[in-house]
Amino acid sequence: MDSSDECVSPECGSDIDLENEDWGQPTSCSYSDGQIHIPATSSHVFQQCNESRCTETTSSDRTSARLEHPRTILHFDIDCFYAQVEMIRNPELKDKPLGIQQKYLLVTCNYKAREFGVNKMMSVKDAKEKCPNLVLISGEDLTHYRKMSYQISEFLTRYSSKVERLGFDENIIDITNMVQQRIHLGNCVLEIKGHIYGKDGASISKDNLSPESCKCGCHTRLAVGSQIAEDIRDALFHELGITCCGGISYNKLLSKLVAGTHKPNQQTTLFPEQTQELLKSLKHVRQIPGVGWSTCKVLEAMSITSVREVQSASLENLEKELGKPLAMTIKQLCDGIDDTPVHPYGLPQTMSDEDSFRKLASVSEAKEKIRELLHSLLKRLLEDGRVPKTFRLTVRKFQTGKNKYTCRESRQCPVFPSVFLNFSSDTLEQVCNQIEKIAMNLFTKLVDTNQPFHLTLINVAFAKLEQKSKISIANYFSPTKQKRKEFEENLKESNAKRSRLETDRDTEDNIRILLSQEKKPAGLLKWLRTSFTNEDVGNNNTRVLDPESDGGNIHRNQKSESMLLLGKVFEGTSVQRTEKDGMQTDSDQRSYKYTFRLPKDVDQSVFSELPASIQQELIQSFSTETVTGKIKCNGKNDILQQMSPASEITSATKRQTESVKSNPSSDCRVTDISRKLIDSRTSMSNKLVQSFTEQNTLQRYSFSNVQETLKSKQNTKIQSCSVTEGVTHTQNQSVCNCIQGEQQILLIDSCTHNVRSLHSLHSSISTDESVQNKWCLFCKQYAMSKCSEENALVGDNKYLKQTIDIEDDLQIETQRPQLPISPEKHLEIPLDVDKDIFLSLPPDIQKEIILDCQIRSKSQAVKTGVNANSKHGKMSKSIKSSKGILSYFSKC
DNA sequence: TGGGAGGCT
DNA sequence: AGCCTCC
Repeated sequence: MDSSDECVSPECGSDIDLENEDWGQPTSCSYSDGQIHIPATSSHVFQQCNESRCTETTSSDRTSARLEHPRTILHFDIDCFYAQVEMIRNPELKDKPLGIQQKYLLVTCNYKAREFGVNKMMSVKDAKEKCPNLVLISGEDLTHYRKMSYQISEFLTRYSSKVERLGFDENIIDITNMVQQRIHLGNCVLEIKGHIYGKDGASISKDNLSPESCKCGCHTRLAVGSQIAEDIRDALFHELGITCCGGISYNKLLSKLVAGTHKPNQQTTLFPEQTQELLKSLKHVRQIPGVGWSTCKVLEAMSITSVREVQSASLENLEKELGKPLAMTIKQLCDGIDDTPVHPYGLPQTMSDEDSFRKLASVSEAKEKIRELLHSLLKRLLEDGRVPKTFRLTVRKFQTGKNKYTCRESRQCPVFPSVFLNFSSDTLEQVCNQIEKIAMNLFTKLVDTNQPFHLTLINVAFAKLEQKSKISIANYFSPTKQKRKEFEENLKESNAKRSRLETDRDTEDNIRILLSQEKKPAGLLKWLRTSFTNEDVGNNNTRVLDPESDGGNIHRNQKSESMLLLGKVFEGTSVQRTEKDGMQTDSDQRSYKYTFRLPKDVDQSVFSELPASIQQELIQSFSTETVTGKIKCNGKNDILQQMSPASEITSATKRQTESVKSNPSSDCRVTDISRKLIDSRTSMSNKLVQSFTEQNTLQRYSFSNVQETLKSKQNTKIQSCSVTEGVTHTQNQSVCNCIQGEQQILLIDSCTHNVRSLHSLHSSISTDESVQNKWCLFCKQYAMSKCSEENALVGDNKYLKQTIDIEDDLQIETQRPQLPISPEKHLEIPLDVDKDIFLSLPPDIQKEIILDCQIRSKSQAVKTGVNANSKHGKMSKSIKSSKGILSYFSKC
């Protein structure tokens, strides 16, 4: 739709390596007035620079050999943003003085109001005094502003992929590529659109360039930049009805500074020759973005207030007071140097909602307020489509002394993924209830509720927002048949998409291209979502579970292939790029640090393609099987990382890798490394085991179970073990890493995992709290039943087994592979298990339970003494042989 | 003086 | 978790 679209293409501007540019300080030179007309010569000027730059690696005459100002950066500042949005929503307000109010503060106002002397950040009282007819609109709800803000940013991405947001009303865009292409095409009329800083009303001409003028070609580029800026502002107004100010220069700092020199709805170009003039025109250092309140105070103490004073101050002195990094950046900024790239914006990383008030002094008030905030935040979250991994509560306590800055305190905690399973507008209330409990928990950590308190602000926030993995194992466990079907389809789809994206060198640009091809994207957020979650795969032939026929499709490039095939060397990084696409947000640090052997019937290539979270869940379900293979390492919360000090496991793995390389069929030998691991971890494990509390009985069982399992194996000796606690006792994961002979075995107990998977179902089973509670209890018992037999003790509760009849109609009617069990009528399940709940379970779950019970009753109970730390005398082992979901990843 | 958001430590 | 910064 726009001729500029072509500039988004990757080839555009590929011959300039901007990242490696050495940005020199602008030379001070004068500028001559005159007319500009450079169509024929412009490319000459440009190419001259380009050639010299390419051919000379090191030159003594750097100023002429290098592109000093290679970039063209635009800064757009929306005029009185909130007011504009309100005037668009209600055009009647257009010719009235309008103010946007947040509490008793006027955060912004339209230009009509400014005629009366009303201004931003003025108290409502003062504003009303200056303009009694001022129309006030509450701007506390940012929904509309946020929406428009993203529409604007998204609009700008048509011109370049490099769009950075600075708050709701400012955007920086790097149009270097587009400028370069226009110059290459040579068909541009070179004139400056809008103002020229310091040379207003004048025009430029190449012929008039004084000898001191910058010769890097930036004049041409900035001239083209000004035209593009004008085009953009024009289009922005016609499409969205938004007016803004534009700044055109060669770095972010300068573009921003110059954008504000002509307001409103105007644009200004800054050439390097005028940079110093602009800098010196600033009254205060504070006007340099990056110099905030506190650095300003420090500078004031050094009796530095102006930009000029920073310029003449010695770097040494600044470093003494500000520290080296800050001093350097401040110094550079004050010299007009800013080499920071334009950071393309993405989906918001956090989502928060807050409210301030004069006084909040009771728990009930707080609860009510938190609930209110939560409710609106959850609505936003629902729209966003992602799911948070952490929740944060922030409060501002009343400060007796007139404390200038807002003294906030916050507490945060992880959020159970199950909370957001089946999160929809229908379940919003339930989710709200759950988060509210978490919030109140945090609240008591922040505020001593036994003492009188006085809060002036509450903020609720979700962070670590991650894409809902549609191939989450949780969906597999979903009670509805449809959901399970979706699970399979999404898995297939995900793999198909991945294989397609793998071929794209620059996924990000690819996204932008797709975006620019969209007719009129309703919203970037929406677009990103729909394009990656609902996009029609349109290829029914893709058989992701059949590597024989489709392996080539999945792994297009060699490097990737070598990563994925069993027995080859695991280099560890090639999959990174393919996961940048946003589907894979649950793996932040992707590298393959650990090796395992997967069960023989599991296809490594399919396994490798799974998201880290799924891999982890699967690894857990492999249970007692010895596995080698690759698991995505997810950072702190990674199960494997919890196992042992990272450095050691990494070095161990490296050695193993070598071993695998030289002899792919051999087992990993870790003789010498074993020692290290043992030494470093025995003491820790003892401590951890001892630290088990009554609450963690469940984990004790599971831990013991692992031990039992191992002990039952010949020549097995448990050398070390570590257990890591999660937030709640159901979230704990026990990991046991032990040495058997010379082979390293990884055992991850599956009991707690079972609790988790099942537990996450509770909200989908019933909204009735009592049923949910029953369910939770059942989950625990189920887990129990997995690790012990006979009369199990959990805390003070004694669990017995019970026999029930299984109805015929519970037999699974599904086309998916059947679990290897023979139907039996009589099964043992824990006595207290509610039969109704059992019957309400999805068939798959039931089957697993049935299977488990069968195995248990068939297996010989091996009674042994348990861990000395356990006060429960009798334990027996139960080997989990059910693979459940595993069977879907089977080769055969 | 608001209601966000992000980065660094 | 706090601090600083930006709007």
